[in-house]
Amino acid sequence: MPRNKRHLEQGEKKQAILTAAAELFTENGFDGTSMNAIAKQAGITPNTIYWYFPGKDDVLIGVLNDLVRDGLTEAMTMAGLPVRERLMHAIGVFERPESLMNTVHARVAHSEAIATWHARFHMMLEQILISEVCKVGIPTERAATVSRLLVYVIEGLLSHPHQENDRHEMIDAMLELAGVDA
Amino acid sequence: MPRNKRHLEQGEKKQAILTAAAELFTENGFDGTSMNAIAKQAGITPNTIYWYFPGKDDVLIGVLNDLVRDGLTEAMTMAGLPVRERLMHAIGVFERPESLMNTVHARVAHSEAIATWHARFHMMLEQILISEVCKVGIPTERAATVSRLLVYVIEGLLSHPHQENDRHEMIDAMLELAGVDA
DNA sequence: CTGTCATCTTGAATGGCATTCAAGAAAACA
DNA sequence: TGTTTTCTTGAATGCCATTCAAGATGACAG
Repeated sequence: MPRNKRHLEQGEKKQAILTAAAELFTENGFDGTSMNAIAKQAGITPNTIYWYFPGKDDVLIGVLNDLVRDGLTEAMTMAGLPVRERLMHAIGVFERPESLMNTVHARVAHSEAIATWHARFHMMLEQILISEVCKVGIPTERAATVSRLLVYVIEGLLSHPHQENDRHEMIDAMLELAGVDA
Repeated sequence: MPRNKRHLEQGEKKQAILTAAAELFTENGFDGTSMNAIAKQAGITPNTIYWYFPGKDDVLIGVLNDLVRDGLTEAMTMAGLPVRERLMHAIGVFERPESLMNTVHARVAHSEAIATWHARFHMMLEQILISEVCKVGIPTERAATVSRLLVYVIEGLLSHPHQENDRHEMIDAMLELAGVDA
């Protein structure tokens, strides 16, 4: 017979920690947020976080997965709109005063967990872009290369603070160069 | 009358520290290198570094400036070669198992010094690319945008471990899309 | 109702880190 | 020779992620 748990909230508390972490990461960045700060925000002690997550990197991964989930969900609801608009919106979801993508890239070399998350993320993003890019009239044999270039441009935008019209300009220019029927 | 210094090596010791730091940053990355390790590599104690540099970020800036200097110097000697080759080589200079560009992006938000270095670096790189890109037949009004896209693609390559033929493929694709006469 | 066991939480370490401080050597100068 | 400036260091300080051993708390078995 299965032994028990506490307040019936196994996953809920985990989510509460992630919510607290997401808020602080967004405000102060990953490096600017201590486990102590996350714990305080969640109303617990830092030790408790380690019962739910192996380490700080894994908290980051949890936050990133929530972000991806939200981004994909919202992208679904925008199914009718053109690629350009959906791209613009997705970048908005991941853009923060303190972009977490920079942290991911900086930590890939130090953390196995972050490295595999990053690899998965790239594959997913590239697959999505390839299919989107084909839909707007880019020949199949070019789609993979164009998608990789797009990934880099998107990450470039996420890595650097920019105005919204810069974002439009860069994405439009890239799509135009790639030969998208505007 | 000017008071004195020691072994006539004011700047030389500074350079020795930078050389030690460059070696370790290249091997283990910025975060993976402690001031203690840099000091040991340079044959001094960590405190001494602080007499020559305000902090660890400033050591990083010193290392980066050396890298830029070397890159520009080598680019000069390749003056006859096509843009593509010079670009490829410049990326090679900045590419490391542990790319420092990721560290720069991650630290821009936390360090004033790194932020201004980063801004200057971008301006310089963009200016160079604009002039290069004009030379190979890209209309002036497009040159700025194409250059910014190129910067992002270059940084994307620097941010991600990749094979040399990936690098060729991405840069060639970008130049071709931009309309460079190959 | 009671003792046991898994689940969850914590106070108090541990070890590493960047950085600072006060004091010490060492060369140049008067 | 003694003072001043330049350089170096041993020994802190304080923050950090992470760990450990012990304490609560609830579910279940008898």
